[in-house]
Amino acid sequence: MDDQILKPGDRDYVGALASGLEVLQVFDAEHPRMTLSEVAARTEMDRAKARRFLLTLHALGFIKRNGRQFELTPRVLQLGYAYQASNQYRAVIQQYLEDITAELGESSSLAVLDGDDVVYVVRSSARHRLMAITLSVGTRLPAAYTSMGRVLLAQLPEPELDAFLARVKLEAFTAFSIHSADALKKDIIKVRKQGYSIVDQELDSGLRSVAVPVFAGNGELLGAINISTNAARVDMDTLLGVYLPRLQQAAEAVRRTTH
Amino acid sequence: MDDQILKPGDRDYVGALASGLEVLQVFDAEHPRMTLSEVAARTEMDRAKARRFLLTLHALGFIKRNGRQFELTPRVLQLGYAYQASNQYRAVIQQYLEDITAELGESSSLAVLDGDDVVYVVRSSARHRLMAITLSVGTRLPAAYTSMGRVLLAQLPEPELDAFLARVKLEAFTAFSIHSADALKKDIIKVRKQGYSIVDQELDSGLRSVAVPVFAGNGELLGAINISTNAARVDMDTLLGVYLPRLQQAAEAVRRTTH
DNA sequence: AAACTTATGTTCGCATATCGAACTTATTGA
DNA sequence: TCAATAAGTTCGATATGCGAACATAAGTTT
Repeated sequence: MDDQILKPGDRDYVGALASGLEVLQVFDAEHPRMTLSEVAARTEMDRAKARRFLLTLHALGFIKRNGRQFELTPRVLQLGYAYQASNQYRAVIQQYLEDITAELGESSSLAVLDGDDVVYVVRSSARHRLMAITLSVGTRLPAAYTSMGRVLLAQLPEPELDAFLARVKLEAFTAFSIHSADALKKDIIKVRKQGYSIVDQELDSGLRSVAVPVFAGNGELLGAINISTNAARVDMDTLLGVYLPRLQQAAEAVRRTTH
Repeated sequence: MDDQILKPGDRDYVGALASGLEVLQVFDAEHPRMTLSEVAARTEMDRAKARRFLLTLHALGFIKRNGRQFELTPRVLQLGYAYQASNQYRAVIQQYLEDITAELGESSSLAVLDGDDVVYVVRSSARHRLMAITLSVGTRLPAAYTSMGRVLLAQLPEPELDAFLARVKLEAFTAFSIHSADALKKDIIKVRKQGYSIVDQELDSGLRSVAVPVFAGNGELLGAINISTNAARVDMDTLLGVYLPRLQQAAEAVRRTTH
């Protein structure tokens, strides 16, 4: 039973919890505040049901109400806080990433794999860059199209990588986007060999990034770190000749500092 | 009914959601991973009940399981993400706070009021400082004992401030901790007049900080920003003569940049 | 190896928590 | 003023979730 995952309908599955969390997650950057009817529509719940969850979340302090509009409160940060607090290496890594940003003027991040996405868990944003501003801790991006994603996929045991490749839905974000599981697998094998990944304008026009894995001194994989830049500003020689060594240096510094 | 808050036992209150969120929040820095029995003990739930919530959260991807141990996944960051994403000013403020850290070598933060606490929502940590490392986005501290808290309390309408003073439980964290609601109210009135707050070693030995409110160009209160330092390193003259003007400058820059 | 302790898995009767249809009331816009 | 939209509320029904009790597994001690 250990690896068995509950499904909705299983007697031990708590549907009210699942539905309540769905209500919490319906708020996003495009819908920071909504009426009861909007929440019901977006969650496809009966209005009375959605109302009960909104009022319960309000009672618990996770949602506030302004007239007919509901919105999240900072208390929701509490739900993710323990995840961030559970790894004391985060603060150390933050310092190294900020060094990179200070030195190269580019954004640098740490991400971990979660399902088919990477999740940003540490972020040092370069200033005055539009792309930099829109990414923050908690942001998820498809692993298949990011350099950090490919680095983390490269660390998976073969069966898990194959399972990922079997289920991943590939999408043409740009003309350069990888479009077959075969091609993706070939690239990941290459990443395994060379120890880094470069992804160039596959997710968004102009977005170019390089990533390496980062380990603690005890061998534990902490995630992938990257430097992301704009193709118009940084050519491939600079990415390989300057940015990659700097990133590898930061990964090595993390490894030596942690145990 | 607008301002009426549901209570447990009310027919519209969804107890299973409340309990499920309690399970999620039982994980913290000291208990990043726990067995089923530990979760049941810490939440004071029947073991079978705790088990159903853990397995449901596992099915939803918020918790992972290693043998008998359960721990949070990065997906929990998703729950707080919408809150962070809902205010585009956060990225702008981050830049200004990082300028302060770069220039003064001190940590600087933005916090908002949530219940009787302040919650850190933006953070620029000075490097190699123990205190800096332990505070992060999502951290909550008692509003009464922090400079940002007092600045935010000073912004409350009188009835809300009085309600806060009536219910707040004061605690002697240090010998310098304020210990009466009267003294706290006097200080907050002073903060209203002078437009900033200094709190000196009331929460922790050596911890000294100055805070000011920060508004968007349209008058919306965004929170309070602070600079926190160590009393051994920065005297009161420097705090008032150098740090405060710098903070006010950052608040003014935020006001001019946002609308 | 056996006994004991601790932990977890599972079942299922049952009480009640939650669901949603339907009706009422409030708000908004033309 | 009226129609449309939105929200509040009730309550019968029943599916959900609870927890006691028993079974099984794992770890520790003797």
